Amino acid sequence: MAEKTADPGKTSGPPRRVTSYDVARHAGVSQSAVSRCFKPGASVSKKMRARVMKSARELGYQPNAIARSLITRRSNMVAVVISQQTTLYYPEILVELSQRLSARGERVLLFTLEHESDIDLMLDQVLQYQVDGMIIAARLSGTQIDAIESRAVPFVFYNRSFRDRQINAVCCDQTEGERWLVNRLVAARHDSFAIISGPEDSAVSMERTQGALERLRELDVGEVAVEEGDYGYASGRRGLHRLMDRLGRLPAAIICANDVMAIGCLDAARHDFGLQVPGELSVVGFDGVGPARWSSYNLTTVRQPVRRMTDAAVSMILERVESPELRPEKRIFSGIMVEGGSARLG
Amino acid sequence: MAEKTADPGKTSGPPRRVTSYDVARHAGVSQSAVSRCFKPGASVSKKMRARVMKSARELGYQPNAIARSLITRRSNMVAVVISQQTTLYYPEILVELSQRLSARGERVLLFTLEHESDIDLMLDQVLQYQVDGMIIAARLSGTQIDAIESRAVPFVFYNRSFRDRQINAVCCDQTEGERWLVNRLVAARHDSFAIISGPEDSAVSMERTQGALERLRELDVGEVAVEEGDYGYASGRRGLHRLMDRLGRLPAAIICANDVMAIGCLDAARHDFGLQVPGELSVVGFDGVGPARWSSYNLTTVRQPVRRMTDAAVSMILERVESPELRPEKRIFSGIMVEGGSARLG
DNA sequence: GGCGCAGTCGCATTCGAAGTCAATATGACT
DNA sequence: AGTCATATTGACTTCGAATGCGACTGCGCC
Repeated sequence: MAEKTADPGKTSGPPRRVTSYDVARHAGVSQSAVSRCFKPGASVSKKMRARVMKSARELGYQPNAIARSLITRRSNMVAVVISQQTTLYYPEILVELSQRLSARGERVLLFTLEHESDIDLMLDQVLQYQVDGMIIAARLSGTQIDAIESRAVPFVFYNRSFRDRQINAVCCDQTEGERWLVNRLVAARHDSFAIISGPEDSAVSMERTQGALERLRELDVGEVAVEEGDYGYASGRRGLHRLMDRLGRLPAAIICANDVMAIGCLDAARHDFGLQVPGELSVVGFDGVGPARWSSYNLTTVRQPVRRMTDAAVSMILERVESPELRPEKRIFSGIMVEGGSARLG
Repeated sequence: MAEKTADPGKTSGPPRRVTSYDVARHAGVSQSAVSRCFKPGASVSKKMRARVMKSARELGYQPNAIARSLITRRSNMVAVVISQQTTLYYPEILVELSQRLSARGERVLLFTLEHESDIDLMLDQVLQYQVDGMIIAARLSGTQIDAIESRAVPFVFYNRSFRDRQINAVCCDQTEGERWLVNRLVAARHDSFAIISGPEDSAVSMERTQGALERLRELDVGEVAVEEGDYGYASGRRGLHRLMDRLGRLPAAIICANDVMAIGCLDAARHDFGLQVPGELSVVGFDGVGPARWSSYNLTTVRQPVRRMTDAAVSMILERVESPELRPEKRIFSGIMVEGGSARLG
């Protein structure tokens, strides 16, 4: 198994990468020794390690993670699945996740969803790559979750909770945040409300919208108009236009299911209707994205504690990679009330 | 090699994944047959394929991409390397790249750089994972590029060009874009200029700033003050404050090295100095990010053709995966002039 | 000197799919 | 029916690193 060096027939065969055997031969030791030298806790003498490392350096050897994964059954990759929709906010999360994971020796294998229908194909792909775990920030159906569960891959949902399912999830407490907002607005004597929600099929939007509606009802605020948006800037603008058409008058406050729509709504109020915000209309959002703090907007909103949430997601997934038998767990984080200047709070 | 089913000693051994052998046994065929059924162009009879696929479905078999990669020497993963800064204000590219790559059968393995010093560690990691290629949107030193080149991994730089190096790169023509902006502004009889640049060590910022300065000089515009920023919103604001301090008067136009700083500058002008924009001051940016189109800003800027650029990056990297002998190539794209309302152009 | 022990080391096997090559099955055609 | 070309199939080897197990070393101790 050795003397077939390289067939001179091919013009350019595979580049013949440096393997642990090459290093072993060069250092005059066995392949196992080389392998052990690259494993932290292994039983290797100082002399051996020095010799092997020297050869490795001279040959430019890097252990092949693919081969390692095959035998250890551990790929050191975590799939991160995100849907297109909420693009303004998620890149931040992606970077956070990547940094936290790589600090713990795992890489991010990215899966983006263009269409809902891609989910099943994507799931197959994820499984093929033998990822250690997955962090999912996308809407999955019950059957799709079943499909994942049937494979032994730990997974954590990010900002998707399922009331009726025991599942790992890290969330921001949407309901609580909305209740805070409503409380503040009502305390400041706003007497009529409208809502610009996210897409119907977004669980997050549902929780936010329902949370606000519920509290408004508890506080005996009358009819509340709800206009559906898609989380985008344009839909926030459109939302205000539609509300004005429908209601024929201005509500005292508009609660938007996210910051970007709140910004769109605010821009429409000021530039399309010439309104003073917060003088004639209060607008609030949710998320605490960067632009919400820009002084043209200075949005009153609830900021998600992204750091703590990504931290939690990473910890949860890695704990479950180590100990698959751990029970499902939901970690719910309170948002941070940001009293900006887009709502009259006095 | 079979009767050692599972040692009852361990509480939970490895979950024993379904392999091609399992499928083969179940279908009463050989492992090779199973393998062939999952390879598009292979020579398999219809009957065989049907039988194997049925068994595969029944057992829930998915080919193991890790094992496949080991033997085919093709991981179907492309490393995307981004530095912290790039991401925050340029999030789209990551999603775009991911979607284009996955359409062509490749996944994104994400590497984010927190500190410059992480680059070498990261490079080792990238190589260990045997990625097919890398797309780099981060600043690398000459020696680091040498290091990559010495390994046989194709790579493409995104928006980093190296005047003195033959290297694969996809760029937006920063210089041309700035010259357009300057031409437009000067044609509209702006007579004094200032610049808020990006960080000193950013090649992109250098090109933009130099491009603008050069054209201004050609057009015989007098002294141009340059203030350094860091691409962030706050530094755009700070930039204007510093300029006012230094100059004691208002320039007719301020050219910012990116949109986010232009937005910061614009906010400072309006809210900190009570200025009319574009009435009393023109502000222009570069990039064409989403918020630049929001009606509070409606920025005059040069939009990078993100779609075409990511497309090009993906094509280039994949071409080079297939044919490593291809010569280095730079593809430079013209930006798109966006005549917003943040500059007086009439 | 003999014994036990811990620390190292190498042999051989393993992970799961792909591809080579030879064997067989199929079909076309005389 | 016989011949030959072609299409399928299976046995076996390969990719590169990790690891169980047995072998060997050197040391301390009786």
